[in-house]
Amino acid sequence: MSEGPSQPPSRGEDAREALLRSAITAFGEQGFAAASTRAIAVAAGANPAMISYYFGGKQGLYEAAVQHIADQMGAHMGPVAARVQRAKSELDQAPPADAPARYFDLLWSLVEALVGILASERSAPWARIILREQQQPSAAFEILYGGPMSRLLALATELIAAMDTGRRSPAEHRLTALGVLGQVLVYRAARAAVLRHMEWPRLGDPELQKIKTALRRNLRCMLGVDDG
Amino acid sequence: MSEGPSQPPSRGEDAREALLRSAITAFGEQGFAAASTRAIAVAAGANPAMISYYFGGKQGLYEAAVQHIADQMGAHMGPVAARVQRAKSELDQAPPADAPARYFDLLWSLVEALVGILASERSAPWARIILREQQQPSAAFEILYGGPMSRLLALATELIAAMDTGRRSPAEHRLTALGVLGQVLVYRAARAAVLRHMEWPRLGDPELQKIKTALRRNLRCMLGVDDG
DNA sequence: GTAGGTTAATTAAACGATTGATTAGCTGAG
DNA sequence: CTCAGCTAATCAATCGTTTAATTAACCTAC
Repeated sequence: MSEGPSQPPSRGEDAREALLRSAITAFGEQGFAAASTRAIAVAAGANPAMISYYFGGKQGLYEAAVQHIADQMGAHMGPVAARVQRAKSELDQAPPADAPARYFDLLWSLVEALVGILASERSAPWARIILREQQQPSAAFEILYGGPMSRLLALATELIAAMDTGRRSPAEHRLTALGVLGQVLVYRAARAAVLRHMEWPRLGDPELQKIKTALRRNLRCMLGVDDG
Repeated sequence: MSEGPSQPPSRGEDAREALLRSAITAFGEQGFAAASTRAIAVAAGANPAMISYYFGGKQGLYEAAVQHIADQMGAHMGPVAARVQRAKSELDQAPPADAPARYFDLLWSLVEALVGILASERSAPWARIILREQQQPSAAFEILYGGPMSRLLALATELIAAMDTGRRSPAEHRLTALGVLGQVLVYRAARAAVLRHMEWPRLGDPELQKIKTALRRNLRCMLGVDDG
């Protein structure tokens, strides 16, 4: 992907990471075009030429930043997804009487983790890059979608299908999963309108709790699970 | 707002509008920084100097474009919102037995209009600008939110409150409205992921119908309205 | 152990291209 | 003639990138 040295002998690794970090911030805050390589290099305490040296240019730096985001997203959601996946397999093999409610709890674990990430201000730079890629996918979009994103959507869809009583089609299950995603995504994609409409100064912990409560209630009846 | 002539005597009005139109496209596709004034002028068949002449510069052109979007959005949603508002007032004064279902139908009119706009490719340039403003609000955000956006959210919240049986708080009603918005917004904000996950080549009319069906079902149980 | 050489890491300086904006001058209708 | 509408040319600034030169680390030879 990047044209830099394949295995840097740990010498310039810190400079590389510093560039990557300030690149994510800059690209997230200002977008690809508006972010200047000079400003990124200065923020990283490096020389502008290091960008070409390590990443082969601005484009390479951007793709490396997207890859880094995908990795971090996988690191955050991976353990939760793996645990849910495992629990679902067990439920599939020996479904208890309250199977739908159990499936719902698993889905809720996923949603809770996701909304926690999306609501936190720490994920703002990621989220902006991801949303921008959604609207005009570049070559970097495959890095994002092919990674944890498609896995998450697929897992949520499977859970929704599992707790369905069997009347709805697979396409409807996928649409339901997108509806769930939308209710989570709105708190990042339309954050400014959310804060204004709720008359919240910011989106902190108490606000997140209220969001989670409302979200869980919405999902429960959307999925036809009477009791959680 | 813009520094141009306040009342152009209808002579250069067509050039002004051509600039505005290509500006919306360019800003939507590439963002504020990436869109070049030269490219916008060329696309409009005008001279780059006309941007400073009419709008006082790139910033002024952008704000004028946002204002234009807010106006168009108001023109599209305004009639529907007004009709819903009127019907709601009548329901408020003499609530029939099936009042909740009637309120729901009104909310559905709003949602259906909104998803129709957001899904259509014609609204893509608007939507990108709006979403960008949501994530990093500039001075232009007030133009957008102060316009039809806040009115739409407020109206939806009132409808949700009206069809609620009375147990939930106003804050919960607002959160529910945001949940509804999220389920609509996802088809624009995460369009690339939507297409991939649904395995749709594009988002046309048949796809929109399926979305509406699923959406209406989700809303109905979210709002506790058994029958539509 | 240390001198010398090899190579990766980093720097300063400059490149051409493009940016937003400004200028002065031209056009044509009233 | 007058003046708003419009054009061509040019401005300084900044962009991403490249170049050549310098520094720092490591490895080998003695």
